[in-house]
Amino acid sequence: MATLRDVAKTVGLSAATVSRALSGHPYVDERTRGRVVRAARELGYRPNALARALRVQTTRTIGLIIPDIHNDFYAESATVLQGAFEEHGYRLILCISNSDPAHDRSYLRTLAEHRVDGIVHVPSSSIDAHELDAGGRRIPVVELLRHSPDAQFDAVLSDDFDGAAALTRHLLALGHRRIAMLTGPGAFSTTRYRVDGYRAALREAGLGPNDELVLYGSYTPECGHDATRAVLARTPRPTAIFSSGSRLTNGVLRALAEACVRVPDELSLVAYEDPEWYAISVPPLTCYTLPLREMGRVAADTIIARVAEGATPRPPVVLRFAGRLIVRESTAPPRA
Amino acid sequence: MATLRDVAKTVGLSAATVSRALSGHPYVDERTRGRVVRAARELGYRPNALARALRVQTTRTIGLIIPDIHNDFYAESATVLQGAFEEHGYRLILCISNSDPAHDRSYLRTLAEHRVDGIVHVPSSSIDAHELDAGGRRIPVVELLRHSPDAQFDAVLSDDFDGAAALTRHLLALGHRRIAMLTGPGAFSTTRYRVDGYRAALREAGLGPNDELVLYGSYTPECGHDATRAVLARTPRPTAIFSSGSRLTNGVLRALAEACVRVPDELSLVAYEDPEWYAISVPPLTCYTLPLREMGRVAADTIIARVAEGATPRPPVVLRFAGRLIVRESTAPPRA
DNA sequence: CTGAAAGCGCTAACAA
DNA sequence: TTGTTAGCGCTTTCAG
Repeated sequence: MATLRDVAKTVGLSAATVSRALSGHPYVDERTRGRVVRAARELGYRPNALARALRVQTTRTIGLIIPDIHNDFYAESATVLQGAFEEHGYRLILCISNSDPAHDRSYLRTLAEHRVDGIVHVPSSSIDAHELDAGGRRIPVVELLRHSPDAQFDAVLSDDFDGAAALTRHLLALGHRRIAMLTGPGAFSTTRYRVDGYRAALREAGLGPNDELVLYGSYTPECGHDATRAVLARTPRPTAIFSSGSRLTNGVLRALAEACVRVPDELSLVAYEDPEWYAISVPPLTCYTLPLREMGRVAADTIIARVAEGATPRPPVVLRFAGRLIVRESTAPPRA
Repeated sequence: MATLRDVAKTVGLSAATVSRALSGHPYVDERTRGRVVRAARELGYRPNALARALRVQTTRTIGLIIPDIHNDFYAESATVLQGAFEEHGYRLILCISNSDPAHDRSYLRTLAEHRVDGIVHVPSSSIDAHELDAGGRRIPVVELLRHSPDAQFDAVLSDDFDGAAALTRHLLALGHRRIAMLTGPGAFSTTRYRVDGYRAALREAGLGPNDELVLYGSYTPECGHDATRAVLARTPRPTAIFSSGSRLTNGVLRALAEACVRVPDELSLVAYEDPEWYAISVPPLTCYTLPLREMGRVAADTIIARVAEGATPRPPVVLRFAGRLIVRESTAPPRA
């Protein structure tokens, strides 16, 4: 009920004219437009975005695939993106992949079937660009925070290498030598760059790679908890922990509290990222903060630009954003 | 490129047969189906969900409108809902309203235009049910956590009254008499029920309504921070604070730390909800935890059921979920 | 300035 | 088991 035709019938005009009147077409008699608008309102006419999209071959919808919404990292990105898209008249379809490659791919496929105009993707898998062919063109993709192995897409990333190096150097400067690194799956680009940054800083300080102190896992509180227990059991016990993600940090703190290990007296702690609660943690955490808002903004602008330019094949652009070391109270020189 | 027709042409069949073959229709020769499937794959055929939706008059898409994704309360709901919808083959369109009534309404409208099959809504405004008429029927809505004034929709809520009362009674039992309540906008149903619960508990204890100790604001860290400063400046100073939302709590803790007020020695603190970080806060926070996963699950089932049953007008069902008081270490008897 | 006609890509009667 | 036909609701040439 109440389609364009119904409105047309009511005012005794053709559907074409009603369409023009309603969509602000210039060559419509203003009196006609008035009648149409009024009739539309009275009939409770609500345009069918599907039919429109089918006709004009564009949905004004962008897909966003993120691994986890509890992570401030992604929550912030989603918020910024949604705001930016709204300003440009795009809708957002959100998919939560749980960092599962199978989910990841299946979401990519359904987004393609829904003919989204573009996709912002925090990848959990390497993707076959072919999957993105739909409706005769390839859907533009911007990768956010992580990038997939083959660097075939635009990407908006943080400078994980420098961030991890900065955090590690800070600990080294305080005198720490045995620094445990807790991190996520080695398959993620973020994890790899952070571990590389950590190693590079150790190397600068003339220390070996210390690879037995790098604990891989998943970016979850449980994992942070268990890894911390494992670290505490090592002899000699490390004097500092580097937590590579905020959900890990949660578990780290819980394990530390359970074991009654005081921070920073007995153990120093640094963490990647800076969710709201790091600053009110006791003690407040030394961390590496990222310009998430700016990154989200740029990702949105990038995907919108790609959508606008159409299928013009332009080589992918990779942007890296520097973060900033924030020294708070969770780090101190190691005890003699 | 690569539409159903293209596939049909390639294998020398009609579009109808190809459609049937691909959608698992029973009466299709298995050899035919094989040929079709192979051809589809080779051509990189990707069905157009828009065209399908237009034809079958259903999108298998549900809209979710939440105020804020940083709030664990909503993040958890979004996660659960997304998972549940996925199992049932529904997509999720996420909208973040920022608790702004204008946004809220505009999202409702675009969701209706996109002919979502249903909407899960954390309302920030009273909505005119008329807005939801689209395509000849009214889009089913389930309200989550809050409800709009006129109770015209199904709703899945927490028992805010009892939760606030439980938290307040806990403080009263410890001997507190001046309990400040920090809360959000009085326009939200959650806020009102929580304040009512607080008042009821005071009344049980033979205390007056204490309304000058109820501070309304918005559910943000800044607001929690400023309200806490205001509370600390009161004479006589309240001996306990009740924070009615997790983002408020963040600001409360920051203000308390700045003012060097020790919890619970100098001041007790209770908080509504139980995000991950409450337990690792120092001290761990006494709080009222909600069965968010279950609530999300029920909301999903409810909206799916409503969608399935079509337009059958059934009176709205309101469900309230009880939470649970968790006593941790942020509460103690007031100092003499 | 307005209307007629065609068609976006798909599915569902109905017929064969 | 398959094909023909019609049409979901909209926009956009092309004519008038």
